[in-house]
Amino acid sequence: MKSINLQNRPGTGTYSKGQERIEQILSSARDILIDHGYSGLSMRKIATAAGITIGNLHYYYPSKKDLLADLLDHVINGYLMAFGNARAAAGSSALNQFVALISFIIDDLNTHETTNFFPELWALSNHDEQAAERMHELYRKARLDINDLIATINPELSDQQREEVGLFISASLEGLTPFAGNGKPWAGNLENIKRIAIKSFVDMITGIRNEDITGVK
Amino acid sequence: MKSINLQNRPGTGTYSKGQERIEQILSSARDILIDHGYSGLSMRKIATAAGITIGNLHYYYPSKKDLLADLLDHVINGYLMAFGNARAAAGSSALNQFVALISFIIDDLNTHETTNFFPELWALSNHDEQAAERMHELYRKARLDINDLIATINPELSDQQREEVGLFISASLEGLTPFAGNGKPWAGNLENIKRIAIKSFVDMITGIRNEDITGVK
DNA sequence: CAAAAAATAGGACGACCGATCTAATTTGTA
DNA sequence: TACAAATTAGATCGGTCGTCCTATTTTTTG
Repeated sequence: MKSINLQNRPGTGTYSKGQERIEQILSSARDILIDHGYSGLSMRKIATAAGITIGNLHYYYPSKKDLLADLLDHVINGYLMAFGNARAAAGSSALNQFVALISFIIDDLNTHETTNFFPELWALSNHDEQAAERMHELYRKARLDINDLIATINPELSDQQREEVGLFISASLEGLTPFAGNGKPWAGNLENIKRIAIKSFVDMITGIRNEDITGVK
Repeated sequence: MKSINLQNRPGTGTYSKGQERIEQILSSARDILIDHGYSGLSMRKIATAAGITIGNLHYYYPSKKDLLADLLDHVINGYLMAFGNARAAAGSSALNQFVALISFIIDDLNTHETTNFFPELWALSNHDEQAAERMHELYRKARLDINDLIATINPELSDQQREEVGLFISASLEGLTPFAGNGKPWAGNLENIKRIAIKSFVDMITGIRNEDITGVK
C-alpha cells in the first residue's frame, strides 16, 4: 500500500528498512485500534506489536498525534481505493453500478475491521479535530460516487436534493454498522436488509418530487 | 431521575447525602464521557468534577467497571423515558405517532449529548461486553415502539419483515449522528433530511411486498 | 444523647503513559 | 572500503492511572 505520507523529519523512512518499519507500525496500530479501541492504543503497545522499542517508534513518529494522523490516512485510503474498485468492476448502467456499490458497502460490514474501525473513527471525530477533518474528507469523497450515480439515475434532482439524498443513503448504510456488522445481533439478516435498503434507496431516488423536500406544494 | 441501581456493598447510598453524591458522580461522569470520550474518562477526573476525592468515589464505586455500568444505565434509561414520552404525546393515528417518533429522534440529534454519547457507546460495545449488552437492550426496547407502529400501519408484514424494516429504520436514523448531529457538517440540513427520511420510511412500510425481501417471485 | 452506620479525606502502591536523550549499530553510497 | 545518514536499543523523566487502606467526620436512628 502506497498510502503513507509522513510529515516527519526529513530523512526518516528513506531506507527500505524504514519503509518496512512504517508499514509494520501502522499495521500494528490499526490492529490494536480495532481490537482494543483508542483507549487501549498506546505507543508502547504499538511498539511491542511491531517488534521494535519505544525509542525507535518515537524516531518515526515523534508524537502520538503524528502517528494517529498517519494511521487514519492509512486506513481511510484503503477504503477509498476499495470503493473505487467496487464501482469500476460493476457493469455499465448507472443503476447496476449503484446497486453494486451499495452491495459492496453492506457486504463490507461483515468484516471485523470495518465493524470496529468506523465507530472508533466517529467517536474520535467528536474530540479530535484532525480525526474529524479526515473522517469528513473520507465520506465526502465516498459520496462523490454515490451522488454521481444518483444524478444519472434521476437527472431532475437539484444539486441540493441530490446531495441530501446521497447523504441520507450514506448515513443509513453507516448506521447499520453497530447492529448488523460483524458479530452483531443482526449480522445474519444482512442479505434481507440489503434488499430492503436497495429497494428503499432506488424508490427514493426515482420517486422523489420537489414537494417532498421543500414542503411546499 | 430514579434510574440508579447500584450493585454495590449493602448500605452505600442509603442516606440522602449518598443519593445526592451518586447523582453528582453519574452526572459528572456523563459530562466527561461526552466531552472527552472514554479515553479521557478517569476516576480522578470524575471525582474532581463531582467535587469529591478519589477515596470517596471508590467508596461508591469500588471499580471503574462498576461505575461505567451504572453510568450507561443512567444515560440509557433517560433516553428510553424520553422515547416513551415522545410517542405518548403524539396524537391518535399510528401514522401520526410514527411521524412524531421519527421527528423526535431526528430533532434529538441536535443535542450535543446525543451526538457525542452514542458514538462512544457504539465504540465501547465493540470492546466491552457489558456495554454491548446494555446498548442492544436499549435499541431492542426502542424498536418495540417502532415495530408496533409499523405493524399497525401495515398489518400484512410478517414478523421477520416487520423486525427487519424496524431495524433498518432505526439504524438509518442512528447513522445520521456523525454527519448531521450537533455541530456536524449537515446539521443545517436536518429539516430537509427529516422529510426525506419520513417519506422513505413510510413508503417502505406501506409499499413493501413479500418478493422485495425474499427475492422470490 | 449515645451508638451504629454511612460518608469522607488523604496518602500510598505498583503499573503504565507519552516523551526525551544518548550511545551504539546498521544501511546506503561515493 | 570509508563516510555519512538512517536506524535502533535502552534508560530515564515527570505524570496519570486504577486500586487499596486507614483514620476521621458526618449522618441517622434507637
